[in-house]
Amino acid sequence: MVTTIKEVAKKAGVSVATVSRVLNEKGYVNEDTRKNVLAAIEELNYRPNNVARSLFKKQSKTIGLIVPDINNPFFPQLARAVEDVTNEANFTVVLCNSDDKLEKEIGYFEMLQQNGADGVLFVSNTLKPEHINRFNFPIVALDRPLDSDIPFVTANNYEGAKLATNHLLDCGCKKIAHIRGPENVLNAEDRYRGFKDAALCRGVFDEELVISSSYQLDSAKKKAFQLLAKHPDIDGIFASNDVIAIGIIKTAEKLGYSIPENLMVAGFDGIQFGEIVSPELTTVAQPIYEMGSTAAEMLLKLIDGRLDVKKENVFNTELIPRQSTKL
Amino acid sequence: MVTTIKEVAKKAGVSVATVSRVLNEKGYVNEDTRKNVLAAIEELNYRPNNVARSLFKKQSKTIGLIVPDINNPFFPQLARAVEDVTNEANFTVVLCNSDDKLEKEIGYFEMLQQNGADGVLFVSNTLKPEHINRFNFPIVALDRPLDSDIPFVTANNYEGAKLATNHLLDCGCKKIAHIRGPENVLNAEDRYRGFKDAALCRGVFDEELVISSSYQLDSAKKKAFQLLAKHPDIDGIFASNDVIAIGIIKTAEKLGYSIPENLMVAGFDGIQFGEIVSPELTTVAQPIYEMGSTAAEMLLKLIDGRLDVKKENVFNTELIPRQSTKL
DNA sequence: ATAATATATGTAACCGGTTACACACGGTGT
DNA sequence: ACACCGTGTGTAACCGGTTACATATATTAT
Repeated sequence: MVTTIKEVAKKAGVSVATVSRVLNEKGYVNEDTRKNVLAAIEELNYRPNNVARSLFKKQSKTIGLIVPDINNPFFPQLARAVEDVTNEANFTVVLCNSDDKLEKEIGYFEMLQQNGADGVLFVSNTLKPEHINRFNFPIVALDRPLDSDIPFVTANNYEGAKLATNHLLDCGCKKIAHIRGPENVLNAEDRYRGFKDAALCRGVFDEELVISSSYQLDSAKKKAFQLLAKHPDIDGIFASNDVIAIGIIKTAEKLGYSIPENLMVAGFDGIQFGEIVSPELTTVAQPIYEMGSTAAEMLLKLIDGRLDVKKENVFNTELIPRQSTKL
Repeated sequence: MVTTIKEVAKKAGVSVATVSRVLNEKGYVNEDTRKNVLAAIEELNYRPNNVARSLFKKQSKTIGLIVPDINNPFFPQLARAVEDVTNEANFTVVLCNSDDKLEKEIGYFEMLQQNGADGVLFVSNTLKPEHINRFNFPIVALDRPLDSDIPFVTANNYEGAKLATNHLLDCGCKKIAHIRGPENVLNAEDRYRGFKDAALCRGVFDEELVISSSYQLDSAKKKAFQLLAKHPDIDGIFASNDVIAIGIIKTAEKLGYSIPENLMVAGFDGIQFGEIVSPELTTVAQPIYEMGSTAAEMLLKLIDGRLDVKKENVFNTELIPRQSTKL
């Protein structure tokens, strides 16, 4: 059996209320009594039961983190940031993989509510405000803002995409293509818009050279193959994320291109693995850890009832030129 | 306010006990009453409070997953497997990053106990039986077995290392080296033993050519540089894991080696990213997802009080020859 | 000297469920 | 007719904490 507050009270010769006061350092407790209680706690190796606490306080010190798939290398970094920040405040993180499926996401929200979670951090394209406005805990959207008044943290995808596109053009690319992310994903849309505007501005936009792919390696390889087979003279590709960019590099290599000599590639995200492909990937980096920690801090503030949180946090991106492009 | 069982009872004109019986499909309930209660639940959109449930039942349907660092690409796959399996059984996973620090690990164990976790799955080198035998929930060790009677799931590291070493030798390597993992990590030790025995057996073991590195990219690059600077005529390296192997490839490339022509490299783990380096990494793959799901299933069984679990689960590894070695 | 206040502690209600137990009713066996 | 059992439902204790409130004493202010 685990020791309970009653046993501690008995051992210390006081009531449970006094033990509770000592535990929470709340209310008046005589110094001697306090020491007795502390001694009893020590001796019995007592640890308060958080479930009981949560029930009364309606505060579980738990938050949910819903991501599409922790295997996608973007998310572990985010998860790590979230865990670091929330742990510091003695919160616990429940990890949920939604596979970007609406039912799973809603299921997780319900589960989290039932488990008394104090708040939820999520990355989703499918969730709409009406799905979550019935939940009475704070919510912060990460990476992909909702079209509502739900606070969010994201990167400036539009500007980042322009950065990458202009970089490719500055490097001398004449015929540039874009493999964009899924149609229903907002950041893919924003990056596409950035690409389009930058290309238009330099007079080289060609809708024919834009195709879409999921944010997965396999899909990216397939799409890259299609694109290059149809337009072998493409000399620059902006990929909507690093995974797609890596897929392009692997495929182009197989097709006999040499990068960056006759094909340049730029990605988006700044995941660690961009550095391990050969050639190393030029990319537009998001401050992933910082975004995660900011979102976590926002959520903690909201849980704390503070309303002084900035609802919209858009982080700047940074171009990191590496070997897959060359001036 | 969230609706409680009392409000449902009131609306349905019955007692809370009856509502509870309907919820749990336990005990006698008249069919008409049941329908009324269900209607009330539906109408009020009632969801039982799991915190209250947990308090009474002393069963929270939560497990902890403690890993060194979710950023290490080995662990997301494991985490995913664990989440998939436990979710199926309506369990929730609390993610904990220990950075392989004993205090953090113990801290997490205590936290999990306080939060009423039903069991813990962990990956650790530092934890000793005496640290965890005071916890009264089932525990399963993953990847790195403890020297005790705690059930575990791991890969056959020794045999896998032999596989890799023999493969390098079969490919014609004459002077093979090993960059092993950290001294205190059991799997690093086993893989080293496998390397040593295989090399000895073929008469090419040279202790000079074994150095150790942490399982991180930066460290691996540094160690690879040292090793190759000192022994430039090494023609084969077995790395204790894929991350180290990738570090070796990147460094060797920079030093002007061409792989696999004058240096071959083999890794261990079979992480996804082995396929994206150039040349693609020859590796000894562990069935990561299967190991994670097996461990999760074991834990669920133990939580369920079943004693028919196999305490020791050693998975076979498989050599996956790719471009970084060549016959 | 007396009221007001600070200190110290215990009792019991409460959080939202679950379930042991009591009780009532109808059918069956003898 | 009576015992017994299956069915159906409610009352209240319980899980392990927190805290409002009551009570008592010591200290300070007026």
